[in-house]
Amino acid sequence: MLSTVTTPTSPADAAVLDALAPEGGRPDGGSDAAETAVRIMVAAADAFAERGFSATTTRDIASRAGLSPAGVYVHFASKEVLLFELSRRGHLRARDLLVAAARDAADPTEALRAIIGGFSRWHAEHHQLGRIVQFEFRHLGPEHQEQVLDLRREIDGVVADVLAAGVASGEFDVEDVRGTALALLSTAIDVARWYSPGQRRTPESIERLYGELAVRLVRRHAG
Amino acid sequence: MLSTVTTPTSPADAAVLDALAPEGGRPDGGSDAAETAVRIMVAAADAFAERGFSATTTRDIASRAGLSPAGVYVHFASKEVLLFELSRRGHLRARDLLVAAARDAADPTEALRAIIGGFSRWHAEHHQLGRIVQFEFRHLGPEHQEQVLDLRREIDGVVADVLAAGVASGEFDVEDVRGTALALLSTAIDVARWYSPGQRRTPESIERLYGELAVRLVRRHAG
DNA sequence: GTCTATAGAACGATAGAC
DNA sequence: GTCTATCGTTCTATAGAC
Repeated sequence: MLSTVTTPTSPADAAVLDALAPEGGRPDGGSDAAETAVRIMVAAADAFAERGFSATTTRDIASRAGLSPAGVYVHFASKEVLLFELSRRGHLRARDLLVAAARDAADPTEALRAIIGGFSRWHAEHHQLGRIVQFEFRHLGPEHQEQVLDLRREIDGVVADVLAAGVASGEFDVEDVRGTALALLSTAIDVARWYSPGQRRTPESIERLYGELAVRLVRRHAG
Repeated sequence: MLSTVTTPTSPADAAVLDALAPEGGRPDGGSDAAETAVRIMVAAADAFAERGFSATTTRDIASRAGLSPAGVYVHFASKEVLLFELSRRGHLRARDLLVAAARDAADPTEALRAIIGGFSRWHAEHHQLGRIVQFEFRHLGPEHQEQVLDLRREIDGVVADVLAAGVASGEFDVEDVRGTALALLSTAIDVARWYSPGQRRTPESIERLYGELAVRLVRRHAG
């Protein structure tokens, strides 16, 4: 059974759902409560991405999820907890994507192309969740910020490791590894800010261009 | 007389004030009303950058400016108008910086280094205003969004023109000029998201690194 | 032009019936 | 687990005295 547990009402919802779901579907078949919790998360992701965390009301989330305002609090203790859950799951999926792409690549050049291209594409396809993950961070409470920061450091580390490997192998010529990693991540992250579907650029063309630019930026020059 | 009209209480306030002031000081000496309006804008920039537009209350802005809640409305019709004024002035200064840097450069290579390095440095030094300009855009009303978009298109055009000039002169080898311009702008804009003062990286080191990376990215390869 | 006071609406979250 | 009803707070913005 590969279908999703809720019925997405838009392609954007499908993308959010895809990024929120545990890997490989739902072995237990999904309880009613879990289904409702996911429906609330999709509704919250819609609203947070559209209006921002502070401008989103719990009433808005509830009505998008087809619930009364009180219905949300059975599944999430507060609006901030809901933001944390979206942020945590989004970071987990993005991290797993990067780790897998780096692991499966034949050499540092292909690894860099895969992770920067893939991360850029992720921020286009999942631009709603990407915006929340990258731009609503400050609205998390202090202890939730810490948990998310740990995941971010993992992500930064994957990029820095690939750069270091390429320098060691002689494929790359990079003076400031951490600074260059930061700049590369910035190009991918900023996609979530400017991308919107139905534009000229597609997630696929963004992946190709940004992966290629990353390789160009660090490749050792002839001569 | 080169001193500012208000007394900045922090280096961050001084940076905001610098970016807000009309060019070259204040010929009229500054009326009391204008001074208060600037003080409100600095207070609002502090608050918007720290908490975001929606999470900022007019009471917070007023108290930071040393006024009662009602005092703000003598100078600005609404919180949204205050955001627009900050956004408009921030975009104007950033645009002027880019236009001047591109004009004064000897060749496209130095022009690109100057505009991307300078734009990156601007987003570090003025990271408060940079955050507002780049990340609070959606909270502007529709007609104010349009006015700001016009300024953004000018900024995008400066970068694309420099890239096109470098391609024409043979200094650059760029397949997708608009896509590359977008990626370069992203690295600079994203500085406003991650930069905070007192870090290892300084605005000057960011300018050097990001200017150099920009040139590396587009330079024609030997062979 | 600044204040005190407050109107009028909306907010996050909870109580208690079913 | 979801509802209706609402508590207690906070918000933007305005009225009117000085």
